[in-house]
Amino acid sequence: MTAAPLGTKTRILDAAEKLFGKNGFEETSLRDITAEAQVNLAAVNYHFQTKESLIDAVILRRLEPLNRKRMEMLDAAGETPSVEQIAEAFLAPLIEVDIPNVAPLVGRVFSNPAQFAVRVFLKELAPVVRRFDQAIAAAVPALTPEERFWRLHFMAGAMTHMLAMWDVLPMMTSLPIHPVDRGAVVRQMVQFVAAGLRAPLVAKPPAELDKERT
Amino acid sequence: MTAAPLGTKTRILDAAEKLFGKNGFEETSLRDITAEAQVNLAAVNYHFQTKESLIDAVILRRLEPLNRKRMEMLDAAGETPSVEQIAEAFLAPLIEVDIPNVAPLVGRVFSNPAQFAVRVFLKELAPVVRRFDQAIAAAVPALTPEERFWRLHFMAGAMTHMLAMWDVLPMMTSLPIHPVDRGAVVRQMVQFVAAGLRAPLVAKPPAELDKERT
DNA sequence: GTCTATAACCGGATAGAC
DNA sequence: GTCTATCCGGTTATAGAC
Repeated sequence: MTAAPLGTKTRILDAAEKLFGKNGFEETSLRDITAEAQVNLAAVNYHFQTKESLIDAVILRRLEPLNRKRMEMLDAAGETPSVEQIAEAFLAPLIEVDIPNVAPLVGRVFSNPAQFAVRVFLKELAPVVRRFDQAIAAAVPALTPEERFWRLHFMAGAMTHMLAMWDVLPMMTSLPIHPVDRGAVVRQMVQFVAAGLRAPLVAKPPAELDKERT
Repeated sequence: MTAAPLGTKTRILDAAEKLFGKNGFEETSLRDITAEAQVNLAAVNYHFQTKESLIDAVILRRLEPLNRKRMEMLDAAGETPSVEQIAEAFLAPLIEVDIPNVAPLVGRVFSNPAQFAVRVFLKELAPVVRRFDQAIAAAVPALTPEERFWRLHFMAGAMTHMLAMWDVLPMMTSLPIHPVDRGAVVRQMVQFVAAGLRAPLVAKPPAELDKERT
């Protein structure tokens, strides 16, 4: 059952990752973490100085390789990837991540406005967004920069919601989706998002179109 | 500037709504709230007993009328609404809500897995979801129940992300979207989501399709 | 209904022995 | 590097005067 004994630092990171994802950053105390990791309370401050820098360490340990994978998948799709390939490169690495506890953690990171959105986004995510934005521009040249901005965030939102709600989704339906097949979700999502990215441009408010019809 | 003097209870609700949306539930203390509301600390416990039941009161005060509006818009779209009408009824009332501070509050509610997702969702949101699911089934009969489930949550995720990220979105782009035109966002979102709802069904994993092409 | 004062507790962080 | 013990500020909640 127990693998090679992990170092204290790694045990803290693993425990924090699990509890942060499950209960949130602010609602998880260092005491919760050290209890879960079975290490001493003071070890956290010795290895990570403050709670905030522990949070950053927990996030960056996972986010960096995941974003690298996204870039690699997009690169592997060639010069002019289809919207399906773009969507899959953006979504699959995060949805299908096979490390336990990571999906809800990343979901929390991406749905917290002030806390990290700025501090993590600008530093770690901006290049990824720029790269995917360029790919979308090439795949759907009719889109204006504003339209690409919105659609890229619609795609990100659909993904974030899945990551964050992963564990509670089965409770929201009577359908037999326990446990969720992540490959199937990616395929559904790629299909949905690709159609959205290719959607005709907005001309008039839909409300006005409805009025004209009557 | 100051309107008719509000009651203590209302001032607490307003202050809590603002701070919960801005900083989160757990990270907002009752002291923060009473300072913002300019009422005494003990007034919170007198009117709401505990912090948790204050949170519920803050949420339900806004969520109930918003969900009623969504239902009314869907009803107003007639017997068999188009996917555009379904999307607009689902999205517009929340995105275009004109009460200050409510958008980020609702965004936080919808992106918190455990905290309320179950306790609020099952009680307050389940009928709404059921109603929209039926409408989607009528508008796109080819979809299986599972596919409707996923696509409905993709739509919800795109919306939630917009609500939660509202105030920080301008920091994530160099485009001139300050302050965000919410009507325009709804139109963009309806277009995106409607295309996603109408997307062709998933047959094979996109990865396999890519392999076949080479 | 509204206030002051305080109880009772929990949080992050650190000092200092080993 | 790891432990125990502790500091200290902030938290919810309540008792009791007005």
